[in-house]
Amino acid sequence: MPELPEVETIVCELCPLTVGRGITDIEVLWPGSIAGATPEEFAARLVGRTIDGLTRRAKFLLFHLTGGDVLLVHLRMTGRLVLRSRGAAEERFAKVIIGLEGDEELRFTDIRKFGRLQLATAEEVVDLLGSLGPEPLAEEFGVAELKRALGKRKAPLKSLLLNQTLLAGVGNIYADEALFLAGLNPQRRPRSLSEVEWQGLHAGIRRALQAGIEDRGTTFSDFRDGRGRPGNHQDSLSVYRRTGQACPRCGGTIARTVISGRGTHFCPSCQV
DNA sequence: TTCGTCCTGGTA
DNA sequence: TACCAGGACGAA
Repeated sequence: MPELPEVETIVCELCPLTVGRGITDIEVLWPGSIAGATPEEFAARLVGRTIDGLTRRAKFLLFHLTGGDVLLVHLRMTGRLVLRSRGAAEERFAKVIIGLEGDEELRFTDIRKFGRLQLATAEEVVDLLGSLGPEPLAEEFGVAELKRALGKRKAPLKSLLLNQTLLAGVGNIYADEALFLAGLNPQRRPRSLSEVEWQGLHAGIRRALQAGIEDRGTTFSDFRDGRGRPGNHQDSLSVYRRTGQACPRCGGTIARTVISGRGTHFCPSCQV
């Protein structure tokens, strides 16, 4: 499932490959993947535009187009955005094909059909992304900003880390890994944290995300980068999907529970 | 704040 | 053959 590190990996990969190129044609194979417009409107507004820039906000990819419009892409669970040459064998589960100048195309594929593409004006983007919390890897995101985001909430830390309106980009994998690095039990509540624990949580979130980016993302089955390659971080995870295995820090046994309906992995011995 | 919903391939 | 995985959103 693409979270901040996976989306960042795709953006870094696709940026030099797509920026400056014009969109020549659009093929919508599954209209449900397009939000806020019919496939015809979507295609009509995109064809002829040039990609001026590609950035990330939370788990969104933002293709900035000539004229100011933005193509927002959210991969949700199983979405992929891969650059292929036009002649390459067609992907199974392809939903939208964005043809580019120069005999290549961006293929959006999505097994579970949760992912969405949406074309928005600059004003609409502000509205669509306005409720997102701060970027945890931003330079200005310090311990004080983390406390401001989560401090007054009463829910378990695990639930809060997944809430995109509080903190942008963390999903189930990196929430579990961040709490492990911080040595905090996922059920802990913000008001119980000491100053040292806040610092540990801040560092844990950033280290977990940074490690994921350095390994070009986590692939269990679905994630692929902008060229269709899997990531490497699944081999370096400490707790996520390691139920029953030994804790890399204390040797205890990794446990699994459910918090807010999400599988949650942690070491009961050293995450207190 | 929690839960159901959307989805379907993979697994028990 | 039934169930599980979970990001985000709307409803309760």
